[in-house]
Amino acid sequence: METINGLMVCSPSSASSKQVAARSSEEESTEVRRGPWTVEEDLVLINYIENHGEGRWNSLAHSSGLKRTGKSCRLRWLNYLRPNVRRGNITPEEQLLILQLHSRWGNRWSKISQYLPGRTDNEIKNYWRTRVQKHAKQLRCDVNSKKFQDAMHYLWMPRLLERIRAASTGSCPSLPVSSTSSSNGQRLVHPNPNPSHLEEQYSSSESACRTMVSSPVPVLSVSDCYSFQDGETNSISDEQRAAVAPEFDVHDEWTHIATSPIDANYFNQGSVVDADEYGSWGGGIGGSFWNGDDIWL
DNA sequence: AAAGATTACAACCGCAAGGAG
DNA sequence: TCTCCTTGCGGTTGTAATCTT
Repeated sequence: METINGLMVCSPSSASSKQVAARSSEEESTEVRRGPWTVEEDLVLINYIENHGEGRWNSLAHSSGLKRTGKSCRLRWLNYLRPNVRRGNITPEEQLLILQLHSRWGNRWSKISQYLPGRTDNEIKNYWRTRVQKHAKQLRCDVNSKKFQDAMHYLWMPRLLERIRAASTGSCPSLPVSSTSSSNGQRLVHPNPNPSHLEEQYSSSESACRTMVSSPVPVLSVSDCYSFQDGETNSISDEQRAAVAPEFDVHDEWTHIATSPIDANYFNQGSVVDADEYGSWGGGIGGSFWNGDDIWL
């Protein structure tokens, strides 16, 4: 491995025989640049795709003169250079979608990304690994554990919904069933207008906040998420909360979260998490885990 | 201000599926 | 049917930027 212009350049002679064997023939004839793309390389790729279209990445890499693999060109284009790629902070709506979709499909990032136009599977994957898994680690549990799922469904999602609601006009954002909107006004439209694979529903009795329903996209309505088995919203009194989590101050942020309707439901339906454990989530992680912006992952 | 730790994200790797010949 | 090639996906790594001490 040698370095040219600050980039790692790998030639067949410097790689192991196993590596060379694994590589496609396109890489064997010439040295291949690796590492960060330069502006010049980006321009070459963009210009080439503008003139010839995307696809056939190996021949593109060769014909364009880029000393990159087809794979690398494809990745650079799809994850960075392609028009309409959205960058920047993941909005609360997007966070909620990701949580919902991941609970449904697991690590199928490409599928999840189809519901977040402009977001790449790589970006969603990175978001999950760096933010969500970090919090699971702080909770000392696995992201697939019930504890973490409960935290997600009964605390994070309602909190996200609260924030979405707060960002709206102040009323419950009754979003369209077939599409919804991100904070920047971009419509989030399912790629398939009538996907049969989404016809099954989450059971409302299983979780009040699993809002994936028969609509093409998850319904991001506060009323959906806050509805109860009896169809009414509810709230938990200070006395009730004190009975299950007496260690929390009524006025702190954590308690505010705990008193949201969805949490009341959580307690009312026979909590899977006892008061001690519940308390440890909020207070046991430096007290900041659920506070302020950190709640938004 | 400096060093170390942490975070965020771009990029790479291996594998599998699917298509063409 | 088989082989080769391309493409796409998910896991992992490297590193620049940022934060903390």
